[in-house]
Amino acid sequence: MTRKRFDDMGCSVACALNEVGDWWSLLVVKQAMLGTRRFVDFQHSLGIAKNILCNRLSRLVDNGVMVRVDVGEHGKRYEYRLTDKGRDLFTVVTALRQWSERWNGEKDAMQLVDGQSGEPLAPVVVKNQQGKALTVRDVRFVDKDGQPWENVG
Amino acid sequence: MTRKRFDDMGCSVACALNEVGDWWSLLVVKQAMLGTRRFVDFQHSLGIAKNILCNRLSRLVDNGVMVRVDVGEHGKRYEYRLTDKGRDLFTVVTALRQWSERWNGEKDAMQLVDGQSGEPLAPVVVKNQQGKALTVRDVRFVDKDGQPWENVG
DNA sequence: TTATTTGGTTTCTTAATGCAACCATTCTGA
DNA sequence: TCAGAATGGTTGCATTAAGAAACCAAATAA
Repeated sequence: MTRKRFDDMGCSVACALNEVGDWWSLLVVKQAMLGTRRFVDFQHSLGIAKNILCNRLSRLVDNGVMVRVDVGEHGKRYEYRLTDKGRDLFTVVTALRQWSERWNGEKDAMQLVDGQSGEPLAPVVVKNQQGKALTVRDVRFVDKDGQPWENVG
Repeated sequence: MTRKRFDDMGCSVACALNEVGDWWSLLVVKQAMLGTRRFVDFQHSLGIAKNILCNRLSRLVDNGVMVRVDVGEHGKRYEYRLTDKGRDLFTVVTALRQWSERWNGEKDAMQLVDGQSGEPLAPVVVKNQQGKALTVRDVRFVDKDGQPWENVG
């Protein structure tokens, strides 16, 4: 009785969640974005159990989100680095961070700022091709033929 | 030996994942964005077990992401609707959807288009105050005093 | 040579997931 | 009116995942 698979639901969101939809994966990615690369550093900064971290890193590597690099120097043998695919999760992680700060308050001592100006980032928003901001009420869900999506049960 | 709590890690991302970081929650929210409101419709469209759905809906309601509304008409007794906080997850869900489509291909028969023009949406991007697009390499992580964030172990 | 660091694996206990059965209330059809 | 179905659950059980701690091999450092 294995966990439900999300990659065959015909849904992009489900497919994404199949790769990074568990409690730890996105946190590992976020930590990697902070510069963490080594196993022990992930372990200590996240407070994650070693076997779970092992499992998550393997799965992130399998899914092409991270790569394991052999660096044969003074006891530090491997590094886990984000791939382009992993770095591309920056949008997701940032949107999640901003959402949390908007609705739960800024519980984070850390801030994310523009590397050059040092100013806070702009809120991440969904826009149409013309650059107009859209909420979920401003969009339609359609099938390949442009017909309204039937939300079948 | 309870599950690790993510809301006291002093990290906004962790705090967000504590609310919607499990396998099902974001899918329920996504489905609600498609217009699903009733228990059975969530159940059938997602293929989720009833007890798990029950648990997730309760938790989403507890966290203020959804509300349970009593609609006393012909056997449909309750509706689960997104709150403003829930609708605000649109950015996150859309970023996740686009990420999946970029890297795993468009496995979704459903498309998300501008309600007025019918055109696909623009890619969600992180920008600075001036509107310049930023990658994770273009940002800094700093503490309250603007000092570089020390990635302590 | 003896620790120590690194990156794991193993074992064990607890929690979460999935499935099926059951259940009370409300509506529908005959 | 009365049987049946739908709705929104709850309960019980089997399987899987998570968390903590112990253990371990290879390489490094003291």
